Amino acid sequence: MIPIPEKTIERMSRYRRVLNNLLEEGRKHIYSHELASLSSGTPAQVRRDLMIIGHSGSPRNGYEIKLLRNDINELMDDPEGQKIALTGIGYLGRAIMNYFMGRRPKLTIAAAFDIDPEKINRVISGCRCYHTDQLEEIIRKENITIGIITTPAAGAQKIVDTYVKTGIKAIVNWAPTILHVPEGVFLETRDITMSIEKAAFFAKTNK
Amino acid sequence: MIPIPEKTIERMSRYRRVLNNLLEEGRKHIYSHELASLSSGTPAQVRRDLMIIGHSGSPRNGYEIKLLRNDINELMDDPEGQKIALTGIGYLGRAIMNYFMGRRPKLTIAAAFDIDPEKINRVISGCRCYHTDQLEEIIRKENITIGIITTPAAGAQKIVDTYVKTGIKAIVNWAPTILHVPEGVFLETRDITMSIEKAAFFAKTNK
DNA sequence: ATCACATTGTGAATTTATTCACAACTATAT
DNA sequence: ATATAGTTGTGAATAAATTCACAATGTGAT
Repeated sequence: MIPIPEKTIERMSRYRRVLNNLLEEGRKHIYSHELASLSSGTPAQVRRDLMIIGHSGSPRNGYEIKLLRNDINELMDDPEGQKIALTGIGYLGRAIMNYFMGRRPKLTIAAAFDIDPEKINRVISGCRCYHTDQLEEIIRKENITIGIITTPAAGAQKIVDTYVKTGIKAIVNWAPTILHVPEGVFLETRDITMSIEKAAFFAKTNK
Repeated sequence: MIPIPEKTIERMSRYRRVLNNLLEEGRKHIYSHELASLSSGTPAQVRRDLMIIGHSGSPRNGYEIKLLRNDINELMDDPEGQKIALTGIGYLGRAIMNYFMGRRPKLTIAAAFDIDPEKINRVISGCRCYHTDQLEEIIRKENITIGIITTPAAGAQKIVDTYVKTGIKAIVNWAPTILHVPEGVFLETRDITMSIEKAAFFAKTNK
C-alpha cells in the first residue's frame, strides 16, 4: 500500500476539526466544495484526500459527516492512546499544555520537564512536571512515544538525543534551531521566527 | 522576474540563522554541502536556492558567509523597518513577544492587544499593550503592516477582518481555526494541534 | 605555467502535489 | 418508469519542488 502523503495527513487534522464543529451544530452531510471552503482548500483536493484514505460518499448527498469523522479518527488515532512528553515549561510550553489538556482523549501530554526547581513536582494544566534529569526514566515508565521541545535553542539537541535514546519516534520542535535525528525518527520543526519573517517578506513584497 | 518560491523564502530564514551563528564563530566561507547539513537540506537544494536569489560563490572556496548573509538580509529585510501587531496576550502571545523582542532590528512587534484589563496599558516584554478596541487606531498610527493572531479560536476571524481593513497585507495565525482573507492578503496558519497530531500519526505508523 | 581536483551553476530528469475534466452515479421530481 | 441535475471518484494533465549529473570554474600544489 502506498503511504499516505504528509500533506494529506495535515489536511485530515483540519477536516476533522471542521467536521467536529459541524456535528455539534447537528449537520448530517457535507459536499466536497463545502468542506473545501471551510478548510481553505479546493473541492478536488478534498475528494482526492478522501479517496486516499478510502472514504467514499454519495453523489447526491455528499459525505456523511459522522462516518467521515470516524474514518479520520480511525486513521489518525491509536485506539490504545498515545502519550506525549513536553520539555521546556516556558510560555510556549504552557500554551501548548493548556490548549491540549483534556481536548484529545487519545492523545495526552503525560509529563512535562524543565530544569527550573519552581516548576518541578507541581501539576501545571493538569500535567505532572519533572526535572529534565528524569526524562529517560519517566518516558520509559509512562510508555511515551511522542516528544515536544519548547526549550531555548541551546539545550534542544540534547533533549532530542534523549528522546531518541528512549525510543521516541516522532518529535515536534519549537526551539529556534535546526536539530538532527537519525533515519526513521520523524522530526518537524515549527520555527516561529521563520513564519513571521516569511510573512514580513510578503508584506514587503505586496506593499 | 519570476517570484521567489515560498519554500525558498523559508529556507532563507533558516540559512540566515545558521550563517549568523557561523559568523559569530569567526567562520569565513562555507560549502553548499556544509550549509545543507547545518540546515537539514541537500547541497543541490542550497545551490538552487542561492541561484534563485542571485547569489554566487566560488568553485574552490564555496560561499563567502558575510556576503551571503548580507544578500539574504537584503532580500528579506525592509530597509525602513517593518512593524508587527500581535493580538492575544496569552501564553503563546507572550512567548512570541519574548522571543522576538530586540532580536531583529528591522522587524519589531510594535503593539500588542488583548481584552483583559489586567494587561492593557502595561508594557510587556518591552511592548506596549492596548485594548483590542484600539486595533485600527494604533495600527494606522504606527504604520503596522504585519499581524499576528494568538487569540482563542472564537474571536480570531474578527481580528483578521480588522487587520485586513487597516491594510495589513500579511498575517500569521496561531488560533486553532481556519480563517478567511481576501485575495492578495498573505495568511499563514500555524496550527499547533495539527503538527502534534501529525507527529502522533507518524509515531503510530513507525511503531 | 600547468595540472589536478573539489566545488559551483544549471539544464534536464524526476518526483511530488495539485487541478482538470468527465463518465458514473443516485436521490428526487415528474 | 424516466428524465434531471448536481454530485462523486479518478485517470490524465499540469504545475511545483526537488534531485541528478556534468560542464565550467577557480584555487593551490608542483
